[in-house]
Amino acid sequence: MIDKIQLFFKPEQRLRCEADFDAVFSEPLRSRDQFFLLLARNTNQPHPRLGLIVSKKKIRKAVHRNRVKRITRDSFRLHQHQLPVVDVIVLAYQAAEQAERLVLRRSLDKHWEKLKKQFPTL
RNA sequence: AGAGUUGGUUAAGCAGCCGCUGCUCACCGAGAAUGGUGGGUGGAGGAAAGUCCGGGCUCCACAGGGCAGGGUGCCAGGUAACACCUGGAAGAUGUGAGUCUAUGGAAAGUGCCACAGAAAAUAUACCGCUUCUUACAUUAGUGAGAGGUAAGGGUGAAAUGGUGCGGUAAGAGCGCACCGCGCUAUUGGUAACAGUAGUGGCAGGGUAAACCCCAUCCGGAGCAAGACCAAAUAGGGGAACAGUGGCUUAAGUCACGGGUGCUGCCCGCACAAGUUCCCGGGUAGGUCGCUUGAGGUGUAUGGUAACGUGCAUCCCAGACGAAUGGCUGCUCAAGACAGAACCCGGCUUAUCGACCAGCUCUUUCA
RNA sequence: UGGGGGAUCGUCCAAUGGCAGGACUACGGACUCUGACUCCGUCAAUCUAGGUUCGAAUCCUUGUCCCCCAG
Repeated sequence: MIDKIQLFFKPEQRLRCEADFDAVFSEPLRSRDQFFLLLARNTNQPHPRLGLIVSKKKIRKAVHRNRVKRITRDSFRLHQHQLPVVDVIVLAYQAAEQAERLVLRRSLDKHWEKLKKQFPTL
């Protein structure tokens, strides 16, 4: 199985300005568990985009914040072509600070599946 | 061998695949900025942390000096500077190697010292000790008065130099010896300080991380500093033009009309607008500041050391919704604390371990 | 990221370096036929770790947490 799809994660695949975030926050579809809360909304961009919110109050140490963001970003990168074209915001909860890496990845896999069901036609 | 102490180094490693990011090269496209693809190369720490000090840098203020406020505080040196470091002194502690110390001034002044105690700072006197006079009494002694003393006294964190001998009515640095303390001289040392000699006869408690005094240092703010480019909207300033007709080559001048609101229209009234262009400030956004620096490594040399100097060599993160990760396999001691955001020098705090070097103590063997 | 302020009973506030106090709450009692109000009493705290001092909530140092400001 040769994977010819390029699994990049470029700056234009990220949510960067406040207007983009506000647009998702206005009328999102939610998906949550103990580690993450995902907000998703349709977009007119050619590809899905990801925004991260990992607050200092939820996860105190900078090392752990970076770890959660890296895991989330990499999972998004690997799943981007199976996703519908949506803007997604991932909020991390306090339980993600001490969770194992594999546990976080399985949790994100479930979230991506759920998004596919919620946006079936796209 | 065990126990300890001081200083230093390191902060799991290897391979494959998929990614992120700075620089650079090649190709494609293009007027250019730049964009895309591919290759090469670099990519978190000893504390990056806390923001506790010091400096660079930037802007503001500023003739000079002082006050206020704040920091530092044994001595000398190092340094861009420091509250840091090095060496030394003194004191404390440990068998020792070592470790720790905000370690100037209390006869410049002010304040405070609860409770207890006679008394907490003024040469004071509660209980005592003791002399004289007097009353009582056989004496011992007791009471009163006038003195002399500070040896002893429960207390307290702290009590008016300590011990011994002499001395005395009782006592007392009252005298003497030793110790402590102060002063003077001298020797060593840059100095802090130490030694020696002489002398004074005790000067008078503690507290300066209480005010304070003395010496010395400090202008304020911080890269969200600051500089540049610069939409849309609102608003500021300036200029030009308003439509028609007459005179006039034209400019100009005269007459009429003209915008908005009050009413859909007219009259009337009120307001001074309208269009275009330019200028300045400046928001969103973007660019710079942004990493070559009190830099690293090696070597020589001066210095006890911190550190300095010379030469050679290297370029070693620079993001901005924010880069070091994910998957797989292997090895072992099974991986701690923890993530750059303008930069640097320190301090403090967190930390599984591993290794190296110096030194000390105890035991045993030679 | 930078700058500033704070932490005292369960809550809100006091406290010249000398026994940590008040109000509300909680609990117990009194008053009342009962409850409320009122009165009396009890319990309950100096963010952490060091240092200075005879003695620290207070002075100094360190760490933790909370709040505010700068887009």
